[in-house]
Amino acid sequence: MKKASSLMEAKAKGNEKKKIITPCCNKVGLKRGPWTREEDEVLSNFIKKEGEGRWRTLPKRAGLLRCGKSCRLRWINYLRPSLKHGHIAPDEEDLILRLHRLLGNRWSLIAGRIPGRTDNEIKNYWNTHLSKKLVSQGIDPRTHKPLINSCSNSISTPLSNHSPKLIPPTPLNHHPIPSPHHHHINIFNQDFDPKITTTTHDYLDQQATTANVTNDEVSRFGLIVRSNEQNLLCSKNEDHCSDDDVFSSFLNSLINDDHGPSACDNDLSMPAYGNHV
DNA sequence: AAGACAATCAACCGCCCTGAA
DNA sequence: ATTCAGGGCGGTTGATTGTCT
Repeated sequence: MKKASSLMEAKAKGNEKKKIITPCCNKVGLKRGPWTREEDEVLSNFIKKEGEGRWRTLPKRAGLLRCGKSCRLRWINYLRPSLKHGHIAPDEEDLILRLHRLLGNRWSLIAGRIPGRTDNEIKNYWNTHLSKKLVSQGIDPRTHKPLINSCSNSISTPLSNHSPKLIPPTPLNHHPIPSPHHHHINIFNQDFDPKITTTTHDYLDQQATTANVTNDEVSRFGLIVRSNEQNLLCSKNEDHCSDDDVFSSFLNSLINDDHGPSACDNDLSMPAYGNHV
C-alpha cells in the first residue's frame, strides 16, 4: 500500500505545514481485511438500534475490533438496506456514462443520482468495464471525445491523471426528485451552496478546458448557476426560491443531448435507454 | 491438473471540508 | 478567529476469482 502516487505525495508535502492529520483511530489491535458475517451482523444490529454516526467511537460501542472508518465504509457500501446488489443494468450504465461525461470522476455525485448504488461501486464499474468499453470504441474515457482528436498524452488510463482540483458547485444534499414522468432513474436535483459563488465561474471556465462538456454547455450551465446564485443570495431564509427544476432540467438536457440537439429543457422524462454507447 | 496471468471489487489510505466548541 | 473531531471523498491496493495455456 505504500506506493503512494506522486500526487498524493505532492499533496501531503503541500499540507505538511497546514495541519497535522490525526489518524481516525489507533490501528493497533484492530482487525483489517474482509468482514465476516458475524461482524456484519453486529454492525447492522448496532446501527439499526443506535443509528448511524459517531463512527470513530462506534466500534467500541458496538464491540467491534474495527476502525471507525472501516465500519462506516462497510455500512455505506455494503450493509445499508437501501442498496441494490447485483449487476448494473443497461439503463444505469447509460446514466453513469452520461453523468461521467458531465461530472468527471465525481463518483459520489454520480452515485447520488443512481438510487441504490454507491460511489465505490460505480467507480469500480467504471474502471473495470466502462472505461475499457469506451477505449475499445475509440473514445477517450477521460474526455469522452474521440481518441484520435485527443492529445496523445491524454490517452491513458482514466485514473492516471487526476482531474484538476476544482471547486465544483457543491451539492448540499443528494435528494432525488420524485418525478411522475420517469421510470426508475432519478433526475438531477442540484442545490448550490452560496459560499462557492466566487469560485463558480473559475470552475465553469475550467470545465470548458477539461473537455468534460462543451463551451456551449458550460455557458448554459453558467446561466443556471448564476440564476441559482442570485436566488440564494436574495432569499437565504425563504423556503424555496431555488431553480431546482430549472437546473434539473438543464442537466437533464445535457444528458439528453446525445439524442439530438432539440432536447427540451422542460422535459423531465428520461429517454429510452438503448445500447447506443 | 497446475501454474501464470488478468479481471474484479471490497477495503484501505490520506487528504479535505464542515460545523461545533 | 482558531482548533479539532467527525465525516466524506477520490485514488489505490491487494486478495480472490476467473480464464488461459
